[in-house]
Amino acid sequence: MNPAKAFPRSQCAVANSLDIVGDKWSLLVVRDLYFGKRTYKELADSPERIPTNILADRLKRLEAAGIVTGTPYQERPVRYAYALTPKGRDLGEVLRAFVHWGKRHIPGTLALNEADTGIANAKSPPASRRARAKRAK
Amino acid sequence: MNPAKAFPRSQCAVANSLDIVGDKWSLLVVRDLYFGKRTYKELADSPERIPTNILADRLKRLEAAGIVTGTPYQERPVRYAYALTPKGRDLGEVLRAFVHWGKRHIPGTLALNEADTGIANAKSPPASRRARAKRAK
DNA sequence: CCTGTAACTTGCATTTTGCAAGTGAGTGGC
DNA sequence: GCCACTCACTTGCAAAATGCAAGTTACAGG
Repeated sequence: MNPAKAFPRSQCAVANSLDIVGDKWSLLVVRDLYFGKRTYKELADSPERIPTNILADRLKRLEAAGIVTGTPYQERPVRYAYALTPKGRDLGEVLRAFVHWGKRHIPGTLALNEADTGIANAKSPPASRRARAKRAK
Repeated sequence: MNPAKAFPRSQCAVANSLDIVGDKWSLLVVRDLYFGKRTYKELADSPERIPTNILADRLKRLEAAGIVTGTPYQERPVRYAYALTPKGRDLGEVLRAFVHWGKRHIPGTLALNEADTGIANAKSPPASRRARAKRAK
């Protein structure tokens, strides 16, 4: 498993950061959470169509790295609402740098805001409407 | 080949940026060039010990992406001095964001400066001392 | 009971890494 | 002239990561 490698490649902050989020998907998950998405499905429905096994793996890794937390919003079956930790929210600076660079140098790109990520009307997790009949207990 | 994919994953600037430099090595090459390294050997000698086949591949991709240029500093055999284009230099903002985040959240990391990258005394390419006897012509 | 959804997991083929070794064109030593 | 050595890469191949499809579990609604 990648997280918590035996020893770091170097002391460089860039190299160590890349060992955590240096792949094509991790920062996209962070981006979505940064813009307010919280459930697995919302993350899976992003326009980049991240494969579900990769999404599950990245959530695990990011959680292990202290960037994301998953708190259950219901039991039976357990469902998690994912959110960024302060450490994760600080990646916003990296996100902004990429947006700035991409918009300047890659034609046809734009900053994803709430509208583009399809999160316009996602206010809170489903909460399973009135069904909290608490069958178990 | 990966560069210039058939179609982009999305219009998102972050996603498109990651398709270009979203791996564990590309940004380290950019970092080294940013700090003044220029020959293949100097890049290969960085503390992260990038495999030589990956280095050759990344230089090709970054050049294809307009981030790096290789200009020959000698012929017979042809040797290239690599440097960042303006587009590549603009990635400095991303680099700085990673350094800032890494230093704050990953214990034991620091910003690589000239001293750490082993570039202290690399002023210009070897120039093959006085051997420019120009055997060929 | 039957269909549907959310959140994953599993299998497996393809792709990308990473390590080691090899190559071509020279330079420098004696 | 021959041997050793360096730079800048290539090549081969095993190991790991990725991506796609399909399966699974636990409900909810009709």
